[in-house]
Amino acid sequence: MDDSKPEQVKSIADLARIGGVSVSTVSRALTGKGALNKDTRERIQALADRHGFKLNVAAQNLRLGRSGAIAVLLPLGHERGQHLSDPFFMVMLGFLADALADRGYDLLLSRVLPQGDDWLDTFIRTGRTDGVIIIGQSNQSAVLDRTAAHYAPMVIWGEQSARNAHITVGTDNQAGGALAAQHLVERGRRRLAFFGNVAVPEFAARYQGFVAALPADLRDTVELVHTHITPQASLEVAAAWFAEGNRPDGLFAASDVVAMSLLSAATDNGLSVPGDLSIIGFDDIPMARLTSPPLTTVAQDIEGGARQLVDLLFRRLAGEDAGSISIAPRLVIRESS
Amino acid sequence: MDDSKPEQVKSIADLARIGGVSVSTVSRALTGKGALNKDTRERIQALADRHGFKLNVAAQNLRLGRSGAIAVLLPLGHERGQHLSDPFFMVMLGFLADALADRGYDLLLSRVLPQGDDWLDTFIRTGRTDGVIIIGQSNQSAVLDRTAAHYAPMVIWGEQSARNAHITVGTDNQAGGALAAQHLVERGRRRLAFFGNVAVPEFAARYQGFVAALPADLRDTVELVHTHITPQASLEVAAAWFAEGNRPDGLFAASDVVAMSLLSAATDNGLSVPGDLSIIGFDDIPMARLTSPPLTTVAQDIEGGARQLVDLLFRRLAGEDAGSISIAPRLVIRESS
DNA sequence: ATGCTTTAAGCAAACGTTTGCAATCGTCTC
DNA sequence: GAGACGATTGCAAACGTTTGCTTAAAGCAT
Repeated sequence: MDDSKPEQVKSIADLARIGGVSVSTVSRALTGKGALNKDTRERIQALADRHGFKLNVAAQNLRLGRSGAIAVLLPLGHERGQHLSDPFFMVMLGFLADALADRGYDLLLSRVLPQGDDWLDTFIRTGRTDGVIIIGQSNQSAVLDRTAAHYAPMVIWGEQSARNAHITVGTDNQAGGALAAQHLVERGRRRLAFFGNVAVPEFAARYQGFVAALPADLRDTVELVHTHITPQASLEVAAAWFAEGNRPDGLFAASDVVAMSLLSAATDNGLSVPGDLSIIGFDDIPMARLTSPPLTTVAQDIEGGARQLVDLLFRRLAGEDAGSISIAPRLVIRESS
Repeated sequence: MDDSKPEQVKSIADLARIGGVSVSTVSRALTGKGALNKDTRERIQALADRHGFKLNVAAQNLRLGRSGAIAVLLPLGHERGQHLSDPFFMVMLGFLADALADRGYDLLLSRVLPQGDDWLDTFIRTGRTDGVIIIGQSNQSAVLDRTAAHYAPMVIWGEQSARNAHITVGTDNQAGGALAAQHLVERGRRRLAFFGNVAVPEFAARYQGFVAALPADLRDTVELVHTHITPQASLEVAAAWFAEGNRPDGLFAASDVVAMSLLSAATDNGLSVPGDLSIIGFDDIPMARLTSPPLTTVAQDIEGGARQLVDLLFRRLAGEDAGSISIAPRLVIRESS
């Protein structure tokens, strides 16, 4: 028989010729849309299989006026030049990839170094994607607001604020900060510090929530130590800070990675955790339980967050005017406090 | 004047009409290709700017017979159902994203749960991408080989083997294992174990190189402990293993994350590192210096690897028959050994 | 003026699909 | 046996670009 089919089938037209039908028939057979005789449909499908033919998604999308992809953008406004390795991103990305794949969409990944105030509009106007998910406002809230005004299918993972026009999904960072504060206070800690970069909206909210939840007499004494959240940067900052002779008894870190740096620096300085001081992180990355002692942290529901991001995006894509979503954080007490 | 331009410009044709020229002229003006009068070119470009018009990349790519995207696939053959959070992936992904962006290509991210032996061909045939980068062979070497036979623009990050037909870029894992072995032997360690999943080609090579580089009398005593490389799984395995009473003095982990689990479990069992035992990881993820003690590890040049992957892919895309690349590992001695 | 070259811009086909409408055919009803 | 109807398939335009070819206009030398 002719089970060797040397002929290259590159398009629906080729298949139509071979099958002795029209291109419309092939299209209808392969997409399952439109009315078509069951026999012909099956015959064409079999033929396509035999030739290893798949519809060209690009052409399909062009015709359908969509792109079939959602962009996930990581704006590096702050950590510019730093390579983000934080497991948080990988976990988030993984869940987003799954959620988008479930809906038959591709995930277009892009790290962007924000340039001027036009990068987002420029990106969107190229029509590469049907929607945009942005991980973290970074220092680009103004740009996001401007775009949100005329572009609906965009959702941001980050800090929600009444001042912002853009739609967000994110942990209630203030509440998270408050959880950390309450916990440290319960543990009797009084010489407190926060490590992070408050130019980043999420971290600012964590700090603010932290301070606000402290008893009045502690509120003014809590120290704010500025650091980027990369391992290298935060380790340097922490080491230098301890070297200055600072001897806190309670530290709240903007992220688990920063908390790990603090833990490491504290140990290097002969301090015991949680004996001499408590350390609390934020995120609950999978590795948080691998430190010694395992890290107490404010957990974000990353999986739920990713699902909500995608849900919300598709609802907006469908024309619905769905709004921001806030997710409650949860304190995970391990042994670093 | 008319600096309010309410009219929506959706296509090159709209712009042509407004500018009083033909679509070809607009195309030539905006792409810079073909001969065109300098004045008209600038006039059209200015017009496009004023209307915020960008060429539709999808249509452009369709016409040019390309997709403008490269797929990065993470096959989850082994760690099925586990969520990969390993910083290694994020670092790799970041560098890949940059390298691809530099060449004007989009990065299409996809986690794939390999189904049958057709998932890769099916993916490729949809024409979504111009090339494929695969991170890790997982347990899919056969599938990769089959596809490599007829599809050139595909490169794999992973273990190189004479038995494989597919093109790889990767660390010389055997050499990496040997580095670990030599180091432990130099430290006088003799009760050794390897932690990892040798069904994964990279890890098998690390193990094999490790054993082969040991003195003859140690080669048969080294224990192989099977574990997935997720934080959770490896921590459980390590804890159980120590609980059984095992008291090694030298551990080599398939990855830094596993090494962190070992460190954690050892500490929990009252063992001191490096006093009682040495632990060596693999990867040198940014967090490796955050553990206490900081982790000795076999470093992979992830940035260089990503660059090579992309380089190689584009050379093959250009028709060149470029072959596999092996990258030398480097031992980074910190304080866990 | 004429013809030749050079430069500039337009025409129309093509990339690989989808889909509204029209055409064909067989069947059914009266 | 004719008209009507339903089911099935084909035709051709459209999605937004790029580009080979052609034409128009202008510059130049004779």
